[in-house]
Amino acid sequence: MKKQRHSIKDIASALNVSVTTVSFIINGKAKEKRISEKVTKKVLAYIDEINYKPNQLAQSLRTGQSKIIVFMVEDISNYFFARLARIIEDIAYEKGYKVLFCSNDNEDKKSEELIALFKDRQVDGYIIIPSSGIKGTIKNLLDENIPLILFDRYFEDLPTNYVVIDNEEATLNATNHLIENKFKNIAFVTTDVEQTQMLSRLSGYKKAVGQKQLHEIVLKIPYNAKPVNRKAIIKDFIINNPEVDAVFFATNYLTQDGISVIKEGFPSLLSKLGIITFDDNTLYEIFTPSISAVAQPLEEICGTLMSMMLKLLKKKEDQKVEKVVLNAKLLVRESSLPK
Amino acid sequence: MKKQRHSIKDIASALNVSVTTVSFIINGKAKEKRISEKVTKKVLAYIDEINYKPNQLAQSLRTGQSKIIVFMVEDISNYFFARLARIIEDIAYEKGYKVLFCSNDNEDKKSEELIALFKDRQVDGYIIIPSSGIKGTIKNLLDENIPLILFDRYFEDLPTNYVVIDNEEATLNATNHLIENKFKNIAFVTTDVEQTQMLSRLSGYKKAVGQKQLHEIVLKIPYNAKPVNRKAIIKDFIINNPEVDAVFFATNYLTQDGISVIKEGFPSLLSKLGIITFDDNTLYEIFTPSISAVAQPLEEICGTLMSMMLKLLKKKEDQKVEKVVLNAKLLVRESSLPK
DNA sequence: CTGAAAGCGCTAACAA
DNA sequence: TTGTTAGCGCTTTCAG
Repeated sequence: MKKQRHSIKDIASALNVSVTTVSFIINGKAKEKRISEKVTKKVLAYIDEINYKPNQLAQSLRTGQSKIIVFMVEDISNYFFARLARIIEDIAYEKGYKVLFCSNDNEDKKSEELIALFKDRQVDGYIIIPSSGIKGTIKNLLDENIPLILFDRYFEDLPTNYVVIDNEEATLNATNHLIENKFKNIAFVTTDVEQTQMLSRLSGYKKAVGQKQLHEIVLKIPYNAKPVNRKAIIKDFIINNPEVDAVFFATNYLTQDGISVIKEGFPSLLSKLGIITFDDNTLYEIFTPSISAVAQPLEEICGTLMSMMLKLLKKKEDQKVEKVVLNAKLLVRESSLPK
Repeated sequence: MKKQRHSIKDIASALNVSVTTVSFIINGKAKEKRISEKVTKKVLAYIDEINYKPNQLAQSLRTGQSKIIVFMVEDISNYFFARLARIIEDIAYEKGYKVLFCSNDNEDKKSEELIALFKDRQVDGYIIIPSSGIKGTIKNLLDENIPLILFDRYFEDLPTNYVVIDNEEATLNATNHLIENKFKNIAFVTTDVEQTQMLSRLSGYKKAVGQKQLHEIVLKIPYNAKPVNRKAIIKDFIINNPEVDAVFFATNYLTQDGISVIKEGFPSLLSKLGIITFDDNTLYEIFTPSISAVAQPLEEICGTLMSMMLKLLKKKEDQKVEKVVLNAKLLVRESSLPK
């Protein structure tokens, strides 16, 4: 009762036709190659009967197409990336592609190793959140004309396809929202990495407070600091800046650190401070207070990424570079209301 | 400046040796096949020089090994699964395997489609959280002697490798913890699906309350209910069971629904009710109150899964079925302390 | 110790 | 309209 794999040759010999005929029929080229209806039907019926499935591997070897795309993010266990991954997965499978997910931890070395690994595997396309130092590797992919889309951030001076959100606009709006709600001393907690998206977020904040002539109160936390250290830094910051009445966390893990510090060290602040975070999480909705968040349009991002990718996958030539900028949405919850 | 792919043949002809020799050397069989040191070195040096990487696809076609394993969960965007995925990813890549993640939404049809898809791709092994109706499909894989490990849940009467946690023990302990903290009317909110893990959780709860002669107060929510409906059901439940002083949520999305309902409809309850949830989330720690949780040992689960998988991948014959049961850990936080 | 050659399953140019 | 055949790049048996 072992299920045995059938090959195209088996089919051909069983039906007394040639493998070519079978191959054409399987690949839907029956019409084009003008194979008789009768033969086509016979072959199709037989294929169905024995439940034949072409060996993808052989197909890939022959065509050079693996029907696999890579989706590389910082950390797949991070809520934001996991959500994206799920949506990408659904679209890809529907289109006959499989997705290899991987995490680069925002490290150049890891990113490069992973990309090298995938190149040996003839992956068809890459959707990547680049770590900051892999411009060279990305450029190589580009030079080799491999379908590639960056997202979340990109390299200013490299003509790549990318999908990002308007980070500056998003923080500008969110900061203005805080200002409208009468917060006067709004702190902005971010990291010290020079990633385009983080820089834009910072500049949106600066623009907003600048326009209203408020103080800039910025805390840059070293990217490589461990959670404990990050928390210590935030704690000091709170102690040293008692005038702060609202905090804008520029990315989700900083929000976690921040709330944790406040909860442990200054519990009364939790209801007094204005809080906004970048990137939503379903749990923020049921926090006490519920946390206002700048939410990236996940579906839209993934939809755009995949439709661009599929386009790239189709015709390899004369592609124009596409740069897409989407808008984030401010979800106003309790934490940013006037106190 | 195009990077061209080198083949084993190129190497052979460039060095005036045969492809066989090169192949043997590449595969570390130089010694075994007693190829001269000199040739070996020469080949190795050249390979290094041109940065040759074997074509995995061709290798796979020939050997039947794709070096890819499948990791199928309910929903990769779910915190628990995303965390697992990340750990699995790290181990797999280190061992030279790549991981295809996918989500079956706990649907049989989807699971079956996915498995069929992967079989055409000669995936080397499967790590699966099975949806309840795919026993047949799983059995097929088993019959074909394909490396397979189930986890989170399994089929009682199918001799498969699996890794699960002791769900009954975990809820028993956690319920006892509530009882020790003087909660008298502990409700257990679960789903109506007959999955082994959910049933065990329920029975652990029942055992605990039974031993102390407390009332069983169980709410089973239809698995397919939409969030809105789940919330409505929970709301009714709270209204109709005013005596309840503690709630044990059997899985993480129910916790979210539950807290959401409490927050919206009965905010004062949030600090009065004892709460425990199954499956941890980093954010529970910074909730107000922080939420006590039964945490599954993620690292241990993944470590076990992968070491079992690697063992299966190595020697295909005479494998004993391995059943591993690990222990969960109760993380006591504010929500389950005496009120 | 090394090489020739078959063949994994499929596609597609070329023949018939 | 259909068949023959040459590979894709690699592994491995068998023969030197």
